[in-house]
Amino acid sequence: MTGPVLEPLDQAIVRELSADGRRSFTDLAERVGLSVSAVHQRVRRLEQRGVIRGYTTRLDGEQIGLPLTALISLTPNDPAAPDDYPQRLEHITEIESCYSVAGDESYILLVRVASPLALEELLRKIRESAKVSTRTTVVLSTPFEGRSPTL
Amino acid sequence: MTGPVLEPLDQAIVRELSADGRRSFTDLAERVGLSVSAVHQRVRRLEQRGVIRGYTTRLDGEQIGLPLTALISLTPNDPAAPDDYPQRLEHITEIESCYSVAGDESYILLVRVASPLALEELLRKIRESAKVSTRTTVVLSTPFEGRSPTL
DNA sequence: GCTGAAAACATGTCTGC
DNA sequence: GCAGACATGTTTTCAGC
Repeated sequence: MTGPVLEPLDQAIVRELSADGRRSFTDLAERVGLSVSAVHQRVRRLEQRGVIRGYTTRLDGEQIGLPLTALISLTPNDPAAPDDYPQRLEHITEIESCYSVAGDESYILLVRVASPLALEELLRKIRESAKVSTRTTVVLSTPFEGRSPTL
Repeated sequence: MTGPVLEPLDQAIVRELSADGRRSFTDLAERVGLSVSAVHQRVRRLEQRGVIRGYTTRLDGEQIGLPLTALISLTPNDPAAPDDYPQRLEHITEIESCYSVAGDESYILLVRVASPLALEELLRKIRESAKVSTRTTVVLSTPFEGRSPTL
């Protein structure tokens, strides 16, 4: 039941790839002290096991035309309704992340939009799609975001 | 003042790299309809301009030994104190993201830890480092996270 | 700012340990 | 599970437009 702890070599590989997702196998091999083919083999296995879920690029929200970030808390309109909110929200691409949480509200969403008007429109879409009421917290600035975990 | 909108070819490149941060220049070139060297040139320029802030790897929190995610809201103990909270929190590596927000609280943090005990310890560290009181919302599950923005 | 070509380098596969 | 070798593919640089 308890997942086995990631072994030290895999941990080192994952740490390096988390810091720079485009690091080459050659580079990784040097850093973790294995041959290139051994690293290759381990990375493929980490991908297959789902430890590595994919690779992505960190972007500047301002510069890509999505300068407005917000956190939106969701409360079901009908508490007796079946809890399929994530499914109902999945198609809304402005929602970057969706967390099911303990507390007064059921879900917290992180969204990125182009403007206050786009946020207003998005909130309407969320309320209609999921039959929820929303509470919105606007992000004023982002001192840091998406830092690598400490393994 | 208004940043120029990302031009269509850069937009396409950024969209592809956001979906898969390890996509090769060869692959990107085919997808956006440019030569490999033109794509290479554009990606380097996007990195230098800070549109692309870096590359990272999406990991499974459970499998890397950080199964517990939480959102922590911060309220200053002394509202008159200088607002250098991000600096005071930066060294705490369990904090993945730090948002300055509009609302009752000043900041919201996203953190990942190994256990409830580690969360308790982390909260103590945050309160001491930043002289704040905290309100913690535990994440029960993550239906989705870190999806690519719609450009 | 683009293309195309060439050299350097990385990846993926396979063999043997 | 790892190392080494080899063929193939990718990155990086450069000349020319």
